[in-house]
Amino acid sequence: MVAQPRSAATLHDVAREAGVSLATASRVLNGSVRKVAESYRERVEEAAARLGYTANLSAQATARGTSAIIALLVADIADPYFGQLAAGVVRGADEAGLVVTIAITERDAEREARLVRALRGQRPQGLILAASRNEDEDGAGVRAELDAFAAMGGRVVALGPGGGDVRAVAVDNVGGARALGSALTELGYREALILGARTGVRTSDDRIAGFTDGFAKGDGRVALTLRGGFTREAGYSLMSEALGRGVERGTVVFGVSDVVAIGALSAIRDAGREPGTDIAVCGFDDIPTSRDVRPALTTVHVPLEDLGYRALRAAIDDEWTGDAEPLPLDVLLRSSTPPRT
Amino acid sequence: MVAQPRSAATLHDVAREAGVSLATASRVLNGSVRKVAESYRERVEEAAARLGYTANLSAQATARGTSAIIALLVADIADPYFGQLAAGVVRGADEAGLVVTIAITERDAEREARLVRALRGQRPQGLILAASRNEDEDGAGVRAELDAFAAMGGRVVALGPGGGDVRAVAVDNVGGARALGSALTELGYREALILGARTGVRTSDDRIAGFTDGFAKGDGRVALTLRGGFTREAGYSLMSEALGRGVERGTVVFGVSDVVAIGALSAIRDAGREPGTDIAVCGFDDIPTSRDVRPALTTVHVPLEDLGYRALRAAIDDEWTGDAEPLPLDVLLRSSTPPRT
DNA sequence: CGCAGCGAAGCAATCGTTTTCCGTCGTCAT
DNA sequence: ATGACGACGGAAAACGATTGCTTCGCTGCG
Repeated sequence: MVAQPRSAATLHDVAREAGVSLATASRVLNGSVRKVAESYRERVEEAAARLGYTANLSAQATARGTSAIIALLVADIADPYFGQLAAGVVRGADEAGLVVTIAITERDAEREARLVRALRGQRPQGLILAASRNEDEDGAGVRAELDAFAAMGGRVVALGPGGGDVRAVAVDNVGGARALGSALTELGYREALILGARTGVRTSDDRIAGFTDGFAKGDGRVALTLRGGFTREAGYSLMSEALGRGVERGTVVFGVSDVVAIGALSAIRDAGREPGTDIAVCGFDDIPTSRDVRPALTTVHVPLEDLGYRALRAAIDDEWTGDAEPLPLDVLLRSSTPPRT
Repeated sequence: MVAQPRSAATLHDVAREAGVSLATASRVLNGSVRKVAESYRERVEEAAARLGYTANLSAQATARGTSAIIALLVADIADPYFGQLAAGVVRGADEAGLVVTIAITERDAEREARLVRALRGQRPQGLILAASRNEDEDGAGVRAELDAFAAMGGRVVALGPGGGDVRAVAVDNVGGARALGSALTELGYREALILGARTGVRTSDDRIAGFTDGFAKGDGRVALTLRGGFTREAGYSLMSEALGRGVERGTVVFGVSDVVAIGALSAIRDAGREPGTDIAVCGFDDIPTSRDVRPALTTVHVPLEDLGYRALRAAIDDEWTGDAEPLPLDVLLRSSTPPRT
């Protein structure tokens, strides 16, 4: 238990201490099919324990030519959406004996490309992209890096649309939003205001399209669609802008994510209006906070933790037969959209 | 740009392609003090670009004997407290060109010890412990692993009390809670109920002690202290239990974290009582949600992102002269604790 | 008693980089 | 013309592991 300063015990040390060869020590300590005699095994294990040996993962990775790493790319880890997702990924990785490294894109495509490239250096087994990507051309750099990654033998999993070498784990944003839209017309709403992210952000576009469709089917009318981002601040300022232009009593505001909707809620209150009865609000994702705000937020439940877990499985399972259909989503009606009589 | 299947370009490939030696290629591509002639440098860089070369970080790590990794240990990444903290850590790591690997302890000491050991295999430059540790003996396993880690030359940073080889980044939980307690007595509260985590969890103990002290100084009385955990569920069930036993109108409930307080808020409402005017509630941390619940939660602001950033700096700065004093904290009075007249 | 057969230990090559050391070459002062 | 010296390219030895192949010792059969 004497700690030699400045450096860890190596396999070599263990082998010497146990009086066996490097090869034998390796086979005992780090999984191998080959059997080694019980007496040797014991000696090696004791030596390892005595020296506090832990295999050097980097060295293992170079020797084996493959690492035990999964890389996760999210837009912002402080956002509860990504937090829950990450929790699922980490849980799965843990089960599989893998380690997760995390990087944040700050929703910047160029930065994302840089990060993918840097992450590539780790030669991870898989790369999970949770940062909502754009469809337009500024995603080209990312696409190229992704291809390079896949060509190297890495697995790429995207939340949302896949394509090419990319495995996709998708949720039915369109369907969920459509169901939400039509549920609202059933509650009596006829006038809607949508707070979305920039055009080209797939998740946002899908939710907007679905909502618009479902709402129109029930004779509702989307009066206005404002574009900002996925943050609380965007929700707040977009809503303030709308309020400035005038928002009729009885309108329902659809925030493209709960975080956005909560920003809107706050703006409505700050403008002296009443969220719920006066101006209704609904979101998407069902983050924990959505239950706790008042009025409680009507939203569409997305099983984020589970989604993260699936993404991880998609990244490591050899035979993976994607989910045929995107995961269906359930509408949760709460008091932020009271029935309109 | 032809992608050789199944394997990435190595430095060797680049060197051959450029017609120079391995050594030269290495010097050009991966930081080195030694100069190489401009003509060579260009050839190598072109070759690298053509082959899409990215250094193999594992191999670099074995060769250099040091990795570019920071390991982060949190209790639960889906918890906004840890999410914000992680954001700060990742931001700092990014600035320093490091990669963050994350592991979650699920608040289980044995698991934590196992994780530290596993993380040790990565030979990270630093290990940041954000999972609130216990003081009692079940932390012994962790302590031993930590020592082994430090003996290896790794930097260990703990949020909260340090000790030994462990660098500490501390916030003034006691002072903040004391200020909160006394602010509440100034608002007219005289009767308090505390919802804490298990005894031995330092953060919780400190906050409870501080609050009790501050509240008592203003002639307040802590009627009851209940122990559970740091989760919303714990807050909810503890509060329900208290309500079952009877809670006087005008009592203030102190949840040892915002998440706990929000659980309590919910329990109060579900029991048909009115949070705020009837039973006041306050928390600690100032997570974003605390602004958005109604009534808005009185709390103590903890600069979590900043704290994560500091922890990272502590992990990588060579000369680090700890903060002499724990970071002072500010009380935020909001409507969940209206003045009592 | 000899030898085939087999199970297991160990030698040595290998993984992709870094880094030390050596040797060459050009420059400049004498 | 010569020699000292500074730059800089390249060969080769690490780094800490894994793994294919050789070797060795033993058992059992003829």
